[in-house]
Amino acid sequence: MAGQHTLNETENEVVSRLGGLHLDYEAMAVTSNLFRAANAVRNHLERTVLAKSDLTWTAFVVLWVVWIWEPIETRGIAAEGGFSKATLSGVLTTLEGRGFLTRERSAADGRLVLVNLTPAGRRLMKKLFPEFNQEECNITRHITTSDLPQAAQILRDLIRATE
Amino acid sequence: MAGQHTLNETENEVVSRLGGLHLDYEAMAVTSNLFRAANAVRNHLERTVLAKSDLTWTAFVVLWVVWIWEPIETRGIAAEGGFSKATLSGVLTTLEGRGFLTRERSAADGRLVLVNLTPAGRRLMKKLFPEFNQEECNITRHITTSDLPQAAQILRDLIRATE
DNA sequence: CAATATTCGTTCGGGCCCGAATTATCGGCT
DNA sequence: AGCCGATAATTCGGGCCCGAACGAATATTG
Repeated sequence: MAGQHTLNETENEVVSRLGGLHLDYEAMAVTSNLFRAANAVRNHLERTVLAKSDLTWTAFVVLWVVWIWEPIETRGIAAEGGFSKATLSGVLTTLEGRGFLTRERSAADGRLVLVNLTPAGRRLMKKLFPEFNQEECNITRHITTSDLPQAAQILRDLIRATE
Repeated sequence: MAGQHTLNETENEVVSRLGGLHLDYEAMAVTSNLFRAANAVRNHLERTVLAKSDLTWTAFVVLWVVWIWEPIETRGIAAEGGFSKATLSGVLTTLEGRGFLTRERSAADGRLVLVNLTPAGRRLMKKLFPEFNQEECNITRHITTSDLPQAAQILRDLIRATE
């Protein structure tokens, strides 16, 4: 939310609108920056690495999860990727149509659907993931190395706080 | 991406798939957790605070930005909120239809559109924002207080890294 | 002052996103 | 065996999301 204006400018405006109501500005700063950071990183990676393969962020995450855990059930992909099964169904259809993965009903339990990468899907990930990680590197390089593990830990704390 | 499996399990799987290729797992952990955290916090706030007013996250951000800066141009809202003008156009139409804000062409520059809250929009934010901030508080409470400013700073570093 | 370039908001097309309803299957219980 | 509650995945409806293309208005340049 704190975009072209500084956080102080925003805070001053908020104070003037709410007339001294008690608010936690540090909490505001954390959630606000959390979203701006996530969106900024996502858009950056989509443009620099994913665009050339015409993949969205979510499609890439799905491919990555399947690549690591195949064969994996639909519910597992959704849990691992952090989106709903409804969302996943559509993305799977897209990726299946492009020939990157396959759906197959489980013989052991007729309710389950098992997902696997095709050879083309594996080739794509083998090429794409190192590039993706290199760019992740470039982005996080701006954080002091000693702070990196703490950054990951703080983010994990936030995840746990919503459970 | 690191969902029900631990990061170590995931890392082991990645190593076995890539056969010793050099990867930066700390960078992976940061971006992965960044997204899981952002989505978790967003979904949590949408369910606990925003759902009762039938507002999406983005709609709330738009109302918040307009509330603080009105009158504000369309391009300003998009920059401040961190989404594209194309996205904003649709959200503005939704919120205008619900009577929370108004669009008005600028007299000084015929290309600009100025956005203002309606009284109903201001009433909504005056009620909703303190509840929203309280929940932000509950979430960030799990971070050691002394780490809060550093958390915000690390996130700002990530934002800057993509510019 | 007219031709040109830039800036702004919107629209369009395709894809993601979720909750709720739906269909199919499984497991337990009688 | 037959029912019944639980569980899986999909579909559906409405909304968000972006880049590209568009048209209107302004700014710039010769």
